[in-house]
Amino acid sequence: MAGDEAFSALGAVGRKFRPFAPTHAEQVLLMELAGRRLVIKAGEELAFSDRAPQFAYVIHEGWACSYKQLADGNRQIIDFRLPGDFLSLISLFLHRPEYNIVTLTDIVASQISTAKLVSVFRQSSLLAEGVFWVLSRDMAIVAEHLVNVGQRDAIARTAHVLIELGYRLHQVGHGKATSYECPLTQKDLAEALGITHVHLNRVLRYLRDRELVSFNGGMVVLHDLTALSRIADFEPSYLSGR
Amino acid sequence: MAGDEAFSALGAVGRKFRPFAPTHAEQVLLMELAGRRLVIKAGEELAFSDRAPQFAYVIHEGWACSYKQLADGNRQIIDFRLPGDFLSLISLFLHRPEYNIVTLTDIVASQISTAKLVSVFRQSSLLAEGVFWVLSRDMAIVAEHLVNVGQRDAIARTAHVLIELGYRLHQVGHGKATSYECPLTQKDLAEALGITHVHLNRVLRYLRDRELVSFNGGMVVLHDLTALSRIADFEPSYLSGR
DNA sequence: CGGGTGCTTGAGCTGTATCAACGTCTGTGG
DNA sequence: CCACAGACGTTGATACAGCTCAAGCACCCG
Repeated sequence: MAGDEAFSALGAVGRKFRPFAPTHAEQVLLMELAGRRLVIKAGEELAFSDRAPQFAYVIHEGWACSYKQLADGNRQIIDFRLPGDFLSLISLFLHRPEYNIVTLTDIVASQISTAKLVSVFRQSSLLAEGVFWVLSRDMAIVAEHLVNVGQRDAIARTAHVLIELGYRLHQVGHGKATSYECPLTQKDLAEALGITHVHLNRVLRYLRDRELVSFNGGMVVLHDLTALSRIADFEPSYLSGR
Repeated sequence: MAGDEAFSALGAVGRKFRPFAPTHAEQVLLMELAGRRLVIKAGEELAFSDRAPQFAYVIHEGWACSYKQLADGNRQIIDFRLPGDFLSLISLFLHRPEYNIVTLTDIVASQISTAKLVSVFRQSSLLAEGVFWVLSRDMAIVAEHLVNVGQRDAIARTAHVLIELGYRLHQVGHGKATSYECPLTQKDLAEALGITHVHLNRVLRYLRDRELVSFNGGMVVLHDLTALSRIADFEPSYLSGR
């Protein structure tokens, strides 16, 4: 039922977990965890602050984001979640919906119950380590976003996330590091960067005028990755695979 | 050797892990993990970007912080690490020193090797869950810092961290939620908030003038927690125990 | 007593926010 | 097929939060 062939059908998830599922047994477990797919429409709230979390998810296709809503109506996007990424993992362990999650496109995902996850842990400490690794990497990403927002100006910040997204997508086999489809609106991106969408618009014009980046019609192109990486002080070690 | 009595000697760590170590067996394991204490002097770098991480630590006494150094000389403090908190956990799983850690005071801590940690996991899935929980909570804290820096102005930001620190210290039995010893310099705090120490100084004066906070001689006093919580839009659910 | 570290304050500048308006595209119903 | 609404992007004018640079102060420790 589930062999190497089926495993490789896991796509982005398989790519991410390969180091933690070297044997057939582990691949079967992983298939059980993430084999069953469902489609979720764009704009769905998968976790919301007042509901206890039942499930985590793994994304096979599409984009989502985690965010926190503030009392004054503003929101901060914590991270964009891409194919291969988990959703809601930490809420599962905290037994509390720590932040909201909304899909940005239609997505294909697998729903993961706590029970199933725990049972997988018991059966394979290697896969448990894999989940630890995923959580740690997500943490490193959020920490880098904090550095970005805390220390860099709007231009560097913008460049940094755009490079990061290309890098991460490329890692899971989507697009090239220097050009990728991107469903984000300027408002979304601004909310991740902690700047207003008006100002982001000017920043994007600046980057476009200097032929560094184009962000247009759902497509991001990084025309000069070297120059951009310098501007953004981008250092990819926090993203590298296990 | 290690019983309830010894367990309760674990102090901050014991308090945090109580839900994950209900039986004698688990308490013994936890003692093995965190029983052996060592003292580390203030200002020591425990993890540095160019060294592979060998150990994680749990703090019994004292403060540390995790931070990232930028090329331009600035640094962003990711989180202050207090008694009961782990250091370097994610670096252990990433097999890479993801960010730097430095002690802010002399600390008492236990060193934890990967091997020991893995062996504990195998012996108690409840304790493994506990470590998952710790990691998730740390993640929630960093995410909240991102929200803080991304969306709130300097005054709200400052109030928010000062409340958070009081809350966290109180949770592990240090000081009261509204007053605690705090070894941070204004520069440290500013680096966590993503503002300059000059500006932080003015913010602190503002808060002092309105008799909301005093930050002085290593002592923080929150004179009006209600007003502060309103200013900071502080909502403690991200810190609540398991 | 001298030098270092941290705190405080002032003056002027700049990056980003705010407010407001207009343009463009897409989908929808008459 | 046109009219319209709504979402998204663009641009300008103005305001202000926070930064930079610079100097002086207070304290502690050797």
